[in-house]
Amino acid sequence: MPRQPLHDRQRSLGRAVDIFWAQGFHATSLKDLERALDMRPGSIYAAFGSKEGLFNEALERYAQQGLKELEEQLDAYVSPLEGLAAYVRSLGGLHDQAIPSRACLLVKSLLELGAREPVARDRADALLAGMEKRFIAAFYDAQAAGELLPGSDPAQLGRRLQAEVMGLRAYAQRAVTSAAVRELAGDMAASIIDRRVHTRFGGDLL
Amino acid sequence: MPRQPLHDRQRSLGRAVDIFWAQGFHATSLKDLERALDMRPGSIYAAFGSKEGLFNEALERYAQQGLKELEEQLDAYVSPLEGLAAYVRSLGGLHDQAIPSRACLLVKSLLELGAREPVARDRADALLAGMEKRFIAAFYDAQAAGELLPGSDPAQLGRRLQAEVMGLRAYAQRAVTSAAVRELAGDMAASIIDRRVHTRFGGDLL
DNA sequence: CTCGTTGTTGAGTGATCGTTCAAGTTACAA
DNA sequence: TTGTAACTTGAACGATCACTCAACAACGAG
Repeated sequence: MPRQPLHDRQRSLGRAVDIFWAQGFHATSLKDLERALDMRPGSIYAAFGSKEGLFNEALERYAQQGLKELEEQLDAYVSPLEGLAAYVRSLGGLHDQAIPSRACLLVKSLLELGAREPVARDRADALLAGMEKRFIAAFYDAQAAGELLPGSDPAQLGRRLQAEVMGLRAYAQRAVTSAAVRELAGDMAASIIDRRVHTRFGGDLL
Repeated sequence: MPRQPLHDRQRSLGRAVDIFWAQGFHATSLKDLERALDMRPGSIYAAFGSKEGLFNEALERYAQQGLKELEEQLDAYVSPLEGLAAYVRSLGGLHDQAIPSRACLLVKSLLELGAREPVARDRADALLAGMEKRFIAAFYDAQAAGELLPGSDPAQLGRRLQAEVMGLRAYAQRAVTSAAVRELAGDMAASIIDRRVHTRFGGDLL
């Protein structure tokens, strides 16, 4: 091993996520990336192959973190429905958070990329599918725990939830008040809780 | 008047909408536009000022048509809630329609554009606000007609509906089956009807 | 130390970007 | 017929695009 890289790969990827998330794929130039990663073009290409290669890895990292946040919310509640509702409510604070963009990078990419970047586009699609799958699994968990209203279809609910989250985060990108976003998230969270059976013991136990 | 333009402005704008809608602002080059509009650069700049100027007018035209489609659905029903539900259901057919993109151009633009194109970005935002306003007005109409459940807030419902439509159309951009999109739209439409009071006369009268 | 491997550099590549403009064309007014 | 205003043309502009590569630097092995 003759030499170690000066730049930490994960650190670079984190910065790449930030700038791609803020500006999108096409509006982010290699000069932007050189600045953000503090790397010269040769190093970037040696490390990631191409702009799209770097973007692909950034997408992956972003999705992994997003899934982790969902998992943490679900872990904080015994009730899957409560966990999902808490996750949606946490998105209501998007407007106040200091993040590159309030919209989801996966959705931004899904809408921005086309036939010229098929790999990244398909990957964004697949990562969104992974999110939906996790939503559906949580609804199945709720069903198994007997807290889901009879006649509810976990796949249907998961799909709906993903569409709502996509909509919520796109809405949060608008020039609206943070209160509006918080209330919207609250509405969506309430819809999840509405799918809950009314037991005589309540059910909000932790 | 010494000469009339060879190209019809509305026809050109329609083609501009199609290509911007399909590819987004940044991924659409002036060469693409020259081809799509069958115009040389000089003519495009004489007619629209700049690429962004053309995009702004295309946005305007797109939003006007979108509002018209909503208006037509609302006009087709005496019940505003039925009209809104029919509009959402009609979006369920997005996946099968031959359109440049299943996602809304306004949302695509809202997510893609940044500080470098403030005019177009703000305009997309304002046009989305106009859509939300129309949703809210329809819910107020429903309330005035006495068909809205007591305790319902038209502004809240309109905001939620806009977020759901944004989400539905973004979801439709994914590589999912047309049946999934149709069912999702059906779910959302059903949620609107769920806000309806249960009168002893039904209420689906036309 | 020397050697070999790997990471870094930054000037430079051709291509394409949005845009301009002088010249040419067209159609109506006088 | 002539004049003129409106419209079109397409070559060319400087800027920027993603990307390359020969030269160099830094480290560990022998």
